[in-house]
Amino acid sequence: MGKQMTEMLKGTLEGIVLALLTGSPAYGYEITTLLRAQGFTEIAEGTVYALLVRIEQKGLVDVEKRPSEKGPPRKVYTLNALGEKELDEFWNTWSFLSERLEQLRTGGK
Amino acid sequence: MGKQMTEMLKGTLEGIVLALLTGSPAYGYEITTLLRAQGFTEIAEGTVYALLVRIEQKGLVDVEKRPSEKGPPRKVYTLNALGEKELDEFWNTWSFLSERLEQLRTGGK
DNA sequence: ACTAGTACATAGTATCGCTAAGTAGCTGAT
DNA sequence: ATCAGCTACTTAGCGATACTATGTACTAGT
Repeated sequence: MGKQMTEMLKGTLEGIVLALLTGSPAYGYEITTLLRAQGFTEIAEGTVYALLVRIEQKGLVDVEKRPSEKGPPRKVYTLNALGEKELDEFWNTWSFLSERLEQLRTGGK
Repeated sequence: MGKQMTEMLKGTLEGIVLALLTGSPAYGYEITTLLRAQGFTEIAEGTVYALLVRIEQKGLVDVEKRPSEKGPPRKVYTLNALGEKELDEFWNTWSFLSERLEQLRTGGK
């Protein structure tokens, strides 16, 4: 992963994962796969699991353990009300930053 | 500053400052003022100065000390060739991330 | 003298993503 | 029966970055 991307993901990766979780619960390995499929090819597994631990501890998701046919049991994460609120705030923060940057890019000092 | 914004600025603030520097050199205090005028109202002075030290050490800017009528001498930063290259890469990284997030926001899993 | 505005510097802290290594369950090939 | 390979999760230690807090120093106005 480029160093720039690594730094830029700080703060946004959590939002990305929360966004992935809206509508459909998912488990860690699945989320990692999803991220890679969306172009974040170099996301480290450990990064995702650590993030999931964090958002669980912050109470943004509900967790349920379910058996897998193909390996160890999965931890399925579901976005809860607090998580949705956090995601809303994330989009607000993102929008603000995004607009400022777009303005900068198009020469609007 | 919201905690989300703080994290999200990691990686982007450097790009923002480099972008501010394109076309017109500026000094630290001025850059802080500019940032605040653009909505980053809670950017800490120390953050900007530390960042400037960093981009100088990375060789992305040229520095010139100029006397000020109103206080201590200013350190004026000018974007150089390496800095422009870094800025280009920043925009690439940003574009990628921005597109992915826009896709996520509009429901495109 | 004192305050306020201008201008820069830096030590210490918290957060977050990455690296690296490990544990564990299941399947298919040798 | 064993071993490789995929599935699935965990965690200690590291590096980079923004923030907090504080300090220094120059000038102008009261």
